[in-house]
Amino acid sequence: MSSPVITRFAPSPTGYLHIGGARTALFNWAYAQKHGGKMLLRIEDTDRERSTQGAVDAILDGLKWLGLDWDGDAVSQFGRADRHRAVAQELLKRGRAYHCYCTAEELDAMRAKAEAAKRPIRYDGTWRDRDTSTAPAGVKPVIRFKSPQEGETVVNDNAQGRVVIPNKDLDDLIILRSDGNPTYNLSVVVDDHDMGVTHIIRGVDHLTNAARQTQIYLAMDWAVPSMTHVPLIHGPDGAKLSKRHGALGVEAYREMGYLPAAIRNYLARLGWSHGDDEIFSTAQLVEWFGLEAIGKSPARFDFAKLENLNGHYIRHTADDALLNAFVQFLPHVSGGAEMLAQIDAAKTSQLMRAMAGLKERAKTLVELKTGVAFLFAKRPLPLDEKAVALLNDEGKSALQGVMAVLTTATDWNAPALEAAVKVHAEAQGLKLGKLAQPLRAALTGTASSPGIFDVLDVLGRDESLARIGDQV
RNA sequence: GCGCCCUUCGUCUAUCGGUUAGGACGACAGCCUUUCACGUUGUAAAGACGGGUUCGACUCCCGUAGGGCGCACCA
Repeated sequence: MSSPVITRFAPSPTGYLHIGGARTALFNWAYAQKHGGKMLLRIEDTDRERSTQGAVDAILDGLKWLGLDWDGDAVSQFGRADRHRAVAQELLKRGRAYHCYCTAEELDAMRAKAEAAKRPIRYDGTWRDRDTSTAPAGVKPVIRFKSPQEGETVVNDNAQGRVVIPNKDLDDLIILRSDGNPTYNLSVVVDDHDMGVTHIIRGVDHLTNAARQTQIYLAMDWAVPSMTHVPLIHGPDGAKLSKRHGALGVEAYREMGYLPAAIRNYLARLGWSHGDDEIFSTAQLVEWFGLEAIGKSPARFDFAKLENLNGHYIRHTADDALLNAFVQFLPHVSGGAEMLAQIDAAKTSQLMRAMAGLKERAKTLVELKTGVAFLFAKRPLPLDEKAVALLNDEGKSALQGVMAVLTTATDWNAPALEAAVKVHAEAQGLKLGKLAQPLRAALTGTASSPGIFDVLDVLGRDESLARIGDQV
């Protein structure tokens, strides 16, 4: 047997779990699943200033909602600081690191100077080989990694190919801050090594770090894990994903009424593909997933396509499962709690019967909520007499005819009602369909396109119908 | 500024030297439906540009342009 696959998802808790992070998690998860391995979760919280417990909770919650479960407990990177410090000392002992006494001001000046001279912005190695006995008093030193200055570092990346970075472009990064706390690049290497991570799958924004980290692995004589850097997800305009676009936390997607399965499917197709397959289950994703099929160019986030996929998943979800998802969704949307409070056994029964007709017309759970609203409308609601007066004779006739059907209807089953109305319209020679729009427009003053349910909603404002509604 | 990476329909993508460059979303048009939606049929829509290599390039190489990422005592 080959060695077990261990991947990890390592978000920093400085904000919500954004869509790019969600995809990274999905890929790590899928790869581990496919190989019968494990996906570990590590919270990169070494930046104590910016890390918050709220963000940690949001990330864990988001992953759970997406159905991307991890193995074991989430590891706090900060909690492993002692081990990181020990490795820093080991690097010092090996002559692969050194103390640097430059102050923040000096570094700023160094940077400004380099920028002004249009020279690469890098640490100039002031303390690299300097005798520490000349160290200024009262300055707490940082520990910098002694990066090779000659040659090049090769990152054999599963997605990016063989990436070669000149070592002269890798400056001596700080691995231990002056306050004694480790920095990201050191912590990542130590943790990935200690946790037995075999495959690192993360965003390309870490590609240069991969070169730096490779040098640290080498300095410690540790095996370098398999690396895969996936292209980033951009906003609709091709620019970096920002809050203006879809750089929202996954909870925002939940509030917008998207199904986890749809998001998984959509995200999988961003930067990865399996021939012409567009719609596939998560099981199929796991079966097909491979690092070699990950692309190199960035993808733009397209809400229209996500919505289309979501509509597909809503339509293809069994009524009871969909109703369940809807109920789960309710607490996360405004007005949902009130609706949820009204759902009892009787209402559940109504919802179940309406679900088949409703789900055909909803692309999101938010739209499903709109469609279902007529079942929750308080009755009786007054009919707008003024609006009715605006209807022409044909309109009034149609309204009357439909009312006749509805008042004798014994079932609120949506398709059945629709069929009944059709039968009636046919018998009366009424053009209900053609009238629906002006009917609705006249009654509500809105120009939104009507559906049979919109009409029923409108008609539901009539007292006689309200009585029927109450009996159901 | 320096380094690395990217570039096929509006968008996501297939193609791994030889195809009428395929699919999906979106758009448009038709059909179905006495509304909407679903479904369905069809149409328009792409190899950034310039050089090579080759019998033959979207595909390989070089250059140009455009774009992305990185260059913190952030991760």
